[in-house]
Amino acid sequence: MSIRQGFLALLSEEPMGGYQLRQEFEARTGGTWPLNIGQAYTTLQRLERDGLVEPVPDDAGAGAGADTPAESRGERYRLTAAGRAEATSWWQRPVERNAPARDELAIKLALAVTIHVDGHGVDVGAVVQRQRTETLRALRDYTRLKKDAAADGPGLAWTLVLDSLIFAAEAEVRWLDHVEASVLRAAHAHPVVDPPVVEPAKTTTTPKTTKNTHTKAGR
Amino acid sequence: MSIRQGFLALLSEEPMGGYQLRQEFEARTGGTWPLNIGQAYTTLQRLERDGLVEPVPDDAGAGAGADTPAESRGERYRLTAAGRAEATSWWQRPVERNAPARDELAIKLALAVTIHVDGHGVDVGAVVQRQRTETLRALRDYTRLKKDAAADGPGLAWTLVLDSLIFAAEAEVRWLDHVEASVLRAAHAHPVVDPPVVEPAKTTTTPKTTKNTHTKAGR
DNA sequence: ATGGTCATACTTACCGGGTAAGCGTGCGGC
DNA sequence: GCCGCACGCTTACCCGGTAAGTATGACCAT
Repeated sequence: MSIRQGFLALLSEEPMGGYQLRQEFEARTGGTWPLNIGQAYTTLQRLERDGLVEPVPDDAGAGAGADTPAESRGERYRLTAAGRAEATSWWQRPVERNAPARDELAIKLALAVTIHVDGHGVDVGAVVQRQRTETLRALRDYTRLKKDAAADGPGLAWTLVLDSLIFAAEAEVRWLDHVEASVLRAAHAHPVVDPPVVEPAKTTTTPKTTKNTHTKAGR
Repeated sequence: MSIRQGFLALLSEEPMGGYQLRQEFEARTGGTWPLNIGQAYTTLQRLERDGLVEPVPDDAGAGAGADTPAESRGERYRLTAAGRAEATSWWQRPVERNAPARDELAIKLALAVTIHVDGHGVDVGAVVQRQRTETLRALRDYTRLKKDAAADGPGLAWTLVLDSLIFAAEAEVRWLDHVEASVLRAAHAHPVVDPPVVEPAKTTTTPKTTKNTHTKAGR
């Protein structure tokens, strides 16, 4: 849905073809979400099918004034009245949060605290620790990109996108800490002879020993 | 991908049919993400096509012991060796954040700060304000559900899912505040005769006056 | 002048997530 | 006995998204 709305927003500025729309979309979002060219044209075709855009007649290009990009030589599209109305209404209504998108990590942790295989539970602490490592890695990447973006000055838009990713990654780390604390608290409240699955270790290293010690100390 | 992995995780506990998988999935995630029955069966069929699950022979049910749910009367599936390996590896690898999922709100704000229609920019402040209102509303909903969940005690899993939604909503509100501050800062640094689009107001109320005053004060 | 490379422009067949509507059976309650 | 609901499943479709392929034009090196 967001590519579709983004195309309508970009076309409210000026008529464009599929290739240009893809370029503008990626330029203004800092390439965070690469847009496959096949999807750009499919989305454009669906917008045309739904009556939100129409091809610009060829002779209209000549009369459109000097600001028409002359270097664009493919088929160009412009908004219809319905398309313009839809583009305007996008700014005016919030992105709804009634049905949050499925989140693989939330599903994973929700299942991890309930799944038992052969009488053993999943080692939730290990799952949380590995995820925290990955999320902190991503956070460092975003922070570094943010510094580079500020230095290069490619624009406010991309730094805002990076900020969104940073805020989300920080929230995820906090949530993982919270999950870990909640699971420990629940284990204290309901001590069960329920040792975590002994996961097949790649190497017989200290982590395994540490894990066992940690589990015992938690009792 | 997450439904698929979730089914593998559930089947690592015991064989189940499509209807049961759907029920267990929803029960353990608190119904946050309703699972369409058509998707449950399609996902199950794809798992079978990919050799990760196989039907349980009928006679195997009789010999499976007393813990086999006798009340399930449809086709049941169990993990193959490949399926069990895949289920195990899900716990062991983090959910990667290299290619973050497209986020309509981040796209929207990135476009809002760059789009100009007929020489006017988008009223980013208004977009942020409306979105903040919706996100705070969702946050209140999640917080209320959290209180109810704690009272009923349906389980740790659902409270963890609610916590995830709460942490994410709080991060989104902070990001929106940050966007608003960044846009104001940028406007001060590069004052441009670029008034926001006068959006068609539904009512001639104080907000409009406030907005005009605010914009003037910002110059 | 020619050839190679890259940007521009577009198509196509497909995959996976997801849905609504429909159908059949069995069981419990009235 | 009948109705409604739970259980069980199918089907046709929509939408987001992709990789691979094709064609043309411009530019640069030879």
